[in-house]
Amino acid sequence: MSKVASPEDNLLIAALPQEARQRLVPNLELVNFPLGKVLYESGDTVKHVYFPTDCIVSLLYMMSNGASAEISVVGKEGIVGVAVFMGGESTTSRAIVQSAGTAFRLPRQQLKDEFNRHSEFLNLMLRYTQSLITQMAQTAVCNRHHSIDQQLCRWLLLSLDRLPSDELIMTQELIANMLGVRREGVTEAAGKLDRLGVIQYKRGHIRVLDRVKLERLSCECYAVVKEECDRLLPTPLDSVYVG
Amino acid sequence: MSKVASPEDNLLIAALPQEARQRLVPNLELVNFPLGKVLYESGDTVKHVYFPTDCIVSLLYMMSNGASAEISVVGKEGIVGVAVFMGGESTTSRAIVQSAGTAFRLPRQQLKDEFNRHSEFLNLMLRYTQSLITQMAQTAVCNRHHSIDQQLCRWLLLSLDRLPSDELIMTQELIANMLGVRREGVTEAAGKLDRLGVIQYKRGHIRVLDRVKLERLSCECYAVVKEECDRLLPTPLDSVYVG
DNA sequence: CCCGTTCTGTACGCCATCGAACACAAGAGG
DNA sequence: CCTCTTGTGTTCGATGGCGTACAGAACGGG
Repeated sequence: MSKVASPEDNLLIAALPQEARQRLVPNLELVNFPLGKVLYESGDTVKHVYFPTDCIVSLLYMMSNGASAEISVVGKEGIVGVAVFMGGESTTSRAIVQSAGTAFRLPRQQLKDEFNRHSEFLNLMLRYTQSLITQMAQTAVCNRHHSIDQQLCRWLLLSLDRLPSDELIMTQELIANMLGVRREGVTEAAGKLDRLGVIQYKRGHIRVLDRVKLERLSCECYAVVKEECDRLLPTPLDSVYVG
Repeated sequence: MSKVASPEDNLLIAALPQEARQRLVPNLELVNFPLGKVLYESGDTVKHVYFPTDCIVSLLYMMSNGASAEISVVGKEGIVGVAVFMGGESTTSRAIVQSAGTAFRLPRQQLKDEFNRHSEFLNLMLRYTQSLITQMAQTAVCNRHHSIDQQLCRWLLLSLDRLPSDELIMTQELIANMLGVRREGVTEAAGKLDRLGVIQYKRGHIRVLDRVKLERLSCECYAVVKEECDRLLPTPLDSVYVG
């Protein structure tokens, strides 16, 4: 800790082949982060990527009501700002220093230059992957903070967007597996939606009758994922069945 | 639904530039999936990637006690099997058909051929990203199924692996933010660990005294993430401070 | 048409976590 | 040394979701 930080203290940089590392190192800038420093906010364009050497950065998801959950943590083994090479440029999480220390910083463009050889196919795949990552992060948050009722709404909407009709063929048992809750919890939540006229449940068949109401009953997590998918992917998920 | 599926029904394929699509399409095989079909198990090497057209595939995380949680869902907007081009070849989740239908399948090698131009740097970044994705998935699962006590252990271990010492500078308030729980919950969990002699808590300073015991008290989530990081990344996170 | 299987609805006690409120202790700064 | 701020410990009632148990309904095959 007392010696001066070297780029190779970051395990990713240390693992680069000589030649790539030599191209990169001259562009790295040593930076010192205090506890609580925000590297970027949710939605910010990532201007630099950071290779921590002896600090820890949390990827925190902030909900609109102020509640939060850590999605992931990055230290000397990693890099902060994967959105740059995933292609999305920004993420839905905040990066905040959880343990003060140093990192090396690299301007976004210089990282992208290193990736010039991408085929368009690869770019597309990476962008899709980022949308998937968003979905995972949101799932983690949703698991922590939202009720079964809200999660069921979110889940129905996500599934609906990915299907060509307004009917799902799905037992409550299976939905419970997906959400990681008891089947009885799903029965109760689905019963409420049925009574509200939002869905119609018939032994393994769910028909969505009022999509707008479903969206109102859902937690914010659906909208976040939807918007991020629309932003990242070339073809928006059609939301045809709007009641 | 009644017409024959075309590769372009998948939005990613539809979004490819003409030239890339033409290279790809002849290698695509139309497959039909019943409900419940398992495309791959956790840990399997992914042999094909799948582009759904009118089915939905869930990425399910299965815990050792049989409990499960859906990490993500893939439909016509996506691709199943990102591990192939992320570089990890396998993932810690199971892919299971949640809504029967068709997809196009592409052998792994043919996808990788398309990516031949990768620099080694890119490959490294992608592999790291996969480890990050694992961490997210595990966080989602952990949020759903594990107690605050277990999660605190997991969190301490993850942080420890990413720092050069056995001491964390971190208030209970901040930990609570990270875990998405109340501060009081952290106080109680930390108090237990302190009484067990596993950690020593002193107003914003946590020293880990017995790492082995900490690992025993943690849920499985720590080990999963640790192993996946070690597998995917060139330099293993050192676990020097073992009591 | 009947019977077994699968799916859904409901009820009850239990417990982890929450929300709120408050007391106290350890440092930091003047 | 005193005071203010920040961090920690504890309590108490409320509650969402869990585990368990069981009954009825819908379907499907013989």
